[in-house]
Amino acid sequence: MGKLGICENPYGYVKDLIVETTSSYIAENLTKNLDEVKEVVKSFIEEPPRREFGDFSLPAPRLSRVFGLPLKQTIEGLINSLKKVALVDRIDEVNNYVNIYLNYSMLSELVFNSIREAGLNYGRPCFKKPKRVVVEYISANPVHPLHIGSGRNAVLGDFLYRLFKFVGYDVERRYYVNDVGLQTAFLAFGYSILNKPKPPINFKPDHYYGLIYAATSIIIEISKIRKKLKEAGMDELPKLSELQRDLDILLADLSRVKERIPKEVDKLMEEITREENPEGKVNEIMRNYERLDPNYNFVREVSEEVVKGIAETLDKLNVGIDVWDWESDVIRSGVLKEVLEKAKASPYYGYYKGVPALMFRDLLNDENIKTRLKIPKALEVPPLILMRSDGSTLYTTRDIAYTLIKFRNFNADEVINVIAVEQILSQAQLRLALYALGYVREAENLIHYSYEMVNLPGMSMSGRRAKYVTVDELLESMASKVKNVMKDRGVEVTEEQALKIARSAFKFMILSTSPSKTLVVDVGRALDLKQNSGPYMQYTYVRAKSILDKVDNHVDWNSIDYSKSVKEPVKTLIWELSKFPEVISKTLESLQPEGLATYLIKVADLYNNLYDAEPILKEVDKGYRELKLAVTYGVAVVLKNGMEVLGLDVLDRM
RNA sequence: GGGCCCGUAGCUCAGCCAGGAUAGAGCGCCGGCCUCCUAAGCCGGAUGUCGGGGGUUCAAAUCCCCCCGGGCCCGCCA
Repeated sequence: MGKLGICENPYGYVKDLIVETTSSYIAENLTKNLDEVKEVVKSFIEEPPRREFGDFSLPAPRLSRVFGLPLKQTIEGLINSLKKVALVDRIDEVNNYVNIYLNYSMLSELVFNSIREAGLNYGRPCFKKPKRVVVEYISANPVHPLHIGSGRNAVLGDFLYRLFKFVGYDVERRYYVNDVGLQTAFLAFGYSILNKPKPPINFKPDHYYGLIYAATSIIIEISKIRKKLKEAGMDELPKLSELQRDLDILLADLSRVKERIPKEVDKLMEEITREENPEGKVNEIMRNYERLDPNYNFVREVSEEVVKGIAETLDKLNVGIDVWDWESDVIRSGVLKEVLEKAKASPYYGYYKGVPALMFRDLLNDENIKTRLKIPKALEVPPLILMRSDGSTLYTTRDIAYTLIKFRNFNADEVINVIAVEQILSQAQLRLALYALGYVREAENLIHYSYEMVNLPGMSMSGRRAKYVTVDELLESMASKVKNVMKDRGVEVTEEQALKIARSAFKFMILSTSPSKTLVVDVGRALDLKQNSGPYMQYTYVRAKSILDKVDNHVDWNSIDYSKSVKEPVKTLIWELSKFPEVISKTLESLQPEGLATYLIKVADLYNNLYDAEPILKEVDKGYRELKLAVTYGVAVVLKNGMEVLGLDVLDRM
């Protein structure tokens, strides 16, 4: 059996071999173009639903119909051509399916030669010119701690980063700190009323200022409603009762915040109620800060404190950021000016609702542009307003400049924005705007990696109302749960290890769910580690690792008796191990984590079957023992690399 | 009103893009397994109108249309 190169994919190799062989037969018999035939066969070949039907299967009726070859002849031809392939052990036909059974002695040798050759690089593809990618993620407003919604963003973005790193791309991670805008102005307003307080000891700054932010925002809302109640006449009874209901909810929210920071809430209540127009004050802070007036630098000051807290949380999650970009710095940069100038010169420039805007109607008439910019066919995109009537810019306008900065600073081929699905429209506007201004390459290579919302059972989260479960809280509860489990088992556990298990459980919970599905996080459920497969993966790896340690990580490759590969569960395990490089390349193509997660669980399940069913180290048949050790090594490599891509901590013991 | 996404076992989810052979995991439930490589494990058992209805097809969880239910978006907010 020939050796495969270091970045080869044994599963893909075997599949191609079969496709090649059967396609040649068909092409020769029908004098058709070989490549075209291969294309078709490749899309038809499948894995049978059950192992007893073999490893690959060809649905003869479909091939027969597509190529116009009689069914009987198709079946016979396929079987005869496949007979010549050494790697094929036998072929049969059931229900017009041509089922292919591989020679596991040979397949096994092929797979383990790959794994042995590649070692810890198994699964890593080779690229002549690796891509340069920027991943912008999290970018939560610097006004409250990360809640589990931003947690989902962090985990997904971290997965993308690790995946790209694993396959050898150059990647840069960026966090866009939105310090310009209404939200930070709310916080800064409360912050200044309270005379710029420092967080009490043992209070993380993001948690503390998050409460001040929520209190300020709730109180302003309350004073607005009270004003409306006063103004409303008695003849508007339905409206009155609706306002009263809203008010009651806000008061309840406020009393929740007050439990945590009573003095601050009282003071805010007193001062804000006294204000004639508190919202005006907030707007004033926003405008002046955006104008970079140095007297308003306290906005940046308090934002930085919150960012410190967020960075600490990310550290606990083992999620990293290479560059922190401040929106106010984007304003300072010349790029925003460049964007505005280009906009004015653009044929798409116009006025919408009386203010400067980019009109997309003409662009959207071209279906081709929609396809190139990945904009859904039926999606109507309204004009993008570039400036307020006072001449200040809007978020998306600044985001055009920021996108250019990301491309330029890293000389990126591709920029990925990990942003919740709710921003799908503004992200489409962003791409259209880039295109309209002539930044075509950037427009086509800007990817909105979207994911669905995270909710709590029966309710959604809100930063403005301090209704959220923070990543810090959840991690801490999970870690203490881990410690309890370990204690029950009589095992010593360090804080650090408990955290590693906890965050891996958290990450796996998120990554095994498709990003396109709404995620409901039930904290009680998340704490039930039994229901979580993160620790299961870690545990399975530990089992394999502890066996390998006992043989000093040495597998006697030359003594392996490959003929023993036909026995289950070793057989299926080898089959699954062969797929890892294929799974990685599919993951790279789709950027979806759940397929990899499912695959790793399968490998772990099979290995646990083997582990329980038979002794490995004490196997008396030397050739079989070494085969099982090779399997153990393969499982360890696959689990380790897989967990690394998913961002789970790889532990040596637990 | 228009658009995007989701609906698969009691619960959490794979499978859908490239249609095929008895629809898969995990959790939970019931019953077993530690003088033996870490029992966060393993073995056995029960569990489904693939949201509903049409259509295309030899064949539909998968493709097309309609409907129902849930989420999100349609701002001189971000």
